[in-house]
Amino acid sequence: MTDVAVDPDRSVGTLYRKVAADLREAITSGSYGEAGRLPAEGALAEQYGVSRGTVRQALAVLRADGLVTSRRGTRRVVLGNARVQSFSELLSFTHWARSMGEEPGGRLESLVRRPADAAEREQLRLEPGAEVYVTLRLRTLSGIPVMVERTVYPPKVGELVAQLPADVVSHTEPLREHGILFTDADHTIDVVAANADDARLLGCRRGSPLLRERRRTTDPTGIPVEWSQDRYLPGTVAFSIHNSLASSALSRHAREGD
Amino acid sequence: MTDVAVDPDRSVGTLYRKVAADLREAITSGSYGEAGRLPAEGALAEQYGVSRGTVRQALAVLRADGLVTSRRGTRRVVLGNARVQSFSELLSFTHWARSMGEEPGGRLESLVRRPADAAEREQLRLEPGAEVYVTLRLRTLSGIPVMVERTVYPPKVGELVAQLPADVVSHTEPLREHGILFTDADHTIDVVAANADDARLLGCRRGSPLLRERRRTTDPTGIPVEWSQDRYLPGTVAFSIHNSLASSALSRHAREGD
DNA sequence: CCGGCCAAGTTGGCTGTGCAACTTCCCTGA
DNA sequence: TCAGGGAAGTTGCACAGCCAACTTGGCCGG
Repeated sequence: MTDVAVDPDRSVGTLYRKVAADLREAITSGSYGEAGRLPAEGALAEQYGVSRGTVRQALAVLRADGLVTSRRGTRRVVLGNARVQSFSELLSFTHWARSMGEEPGGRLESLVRRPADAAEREQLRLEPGAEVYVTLRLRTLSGIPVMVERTVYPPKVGELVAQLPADVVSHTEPLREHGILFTDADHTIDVVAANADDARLLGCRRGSPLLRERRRTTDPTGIPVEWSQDRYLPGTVAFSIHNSLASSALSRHAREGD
Repeated sequence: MTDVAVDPDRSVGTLYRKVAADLREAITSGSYGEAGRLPAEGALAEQYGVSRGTVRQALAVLRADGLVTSRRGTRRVVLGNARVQSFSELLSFTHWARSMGEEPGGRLESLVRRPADAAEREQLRLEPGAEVYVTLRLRTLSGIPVMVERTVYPPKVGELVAQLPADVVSHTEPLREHGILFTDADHTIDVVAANADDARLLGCRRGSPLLRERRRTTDPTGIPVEWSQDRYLPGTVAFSIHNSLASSALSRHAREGD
């Protein structure tokens, strides 16, 4: 219990994560060059004193992150210095801002408890008649507004959120301490026009375009714990995704309904 | 050689892909129910007559697609009926449109060959003085314009593109037949204002918002083969991504520069 | 000089084994 | 009735080995 998790990769006691972390650092620091070739799996296995299977597991992580290619018959090639964020940096505005060295801020505009509508029951997998907690927050970077966040929580989670002080910055952290875990998320990204609330909070005109990210998050057991809709001012953020023939979790949809 | 590749998953002759395809179908058809629990790895292994390792490999595919959870100590749980698209559906507007049953169209507005600027050399990893081929295309769904596509090709690829007839619908298909393969892509999604060309082609006002997807694609050897910038009319498309604590290839960036 | 063949190197795929970590559920005892 | 302990079940992690498929580069012959 003495050492705190500074580098989540390396601190976790599994071999393949340590190897992956070490290789990632070697790659991003340029040890193998841009478009350079990695040592063979066997060589790496000997170098790290692990089995080839473990090396392969580590390399699978890097491949999924888009750092290296992988094809039969030839050595792996360095693709780029892709800086992939951890899952928590993606889910938590606070984590994300801090990891960039920016000062995150937030203000809770409203928190209401009301019956869930059909869409919310669908997303959060609730039975008819269930209630939800809905929050509206303005989020700032170094004091300037960048995003409006509307989040719908199921009762179990909402009760905890409602008890948090209104000026708390991060919500995922206290939730985690209460045993609410976030492990899987589905994101949908598109453009939407600002409504009256958006315009007032963000200081833009009504109808002006915002980058919208809708996100449904579930816990390890597959139970939805959050359904959120974030609206960013244009020019403040962009979303990056890597995918490959081997694995792709990205998809492009025709927009239908809302 | 008799059976043609209808289902890419099942036709490929590897065991774990076949198992993955079979499980995917069972899940999406609801055999295990929403939020239902999958059989144990050992049971699946026996059922399919393969080793547990192969089953695990298959399940890793489904987990990456966001279909099932995965944690130590308990059975896997069905997450949702996530319909993940194949890589080619993501890269090729034509493939994507056809997979939705829509009729894709396109018009080549311009094709020029000129020296690459600094950003293009950076993206396509070209040496100073290299030339590139730049295309501007209007893409339509069932006749109505939805997207403007600006693509920059390195010389090797551009020469092939330049020889294609101007009215060809798909470009990835003929390129593949010439040995140009697409295997990895980095996507960045944000909002941008329409310039004069965008407005004229898409029939919107200058300055009105467009959903922009920038994409750099590389071949199996890691060599960039395409750098494209697609601008969609709002309301026509949305992008979906799944990620989890186990693997995330998504990231959120502060926008800097262009 | 060029083309094709061949051997060496390398990754993909599959099996089998063993153990550790964790969850779930039942049963016991207070 | 409820809390706690423990056993069974399940997945994660690691090792070792074997073969197939594929790429690369060099050698040889024309």
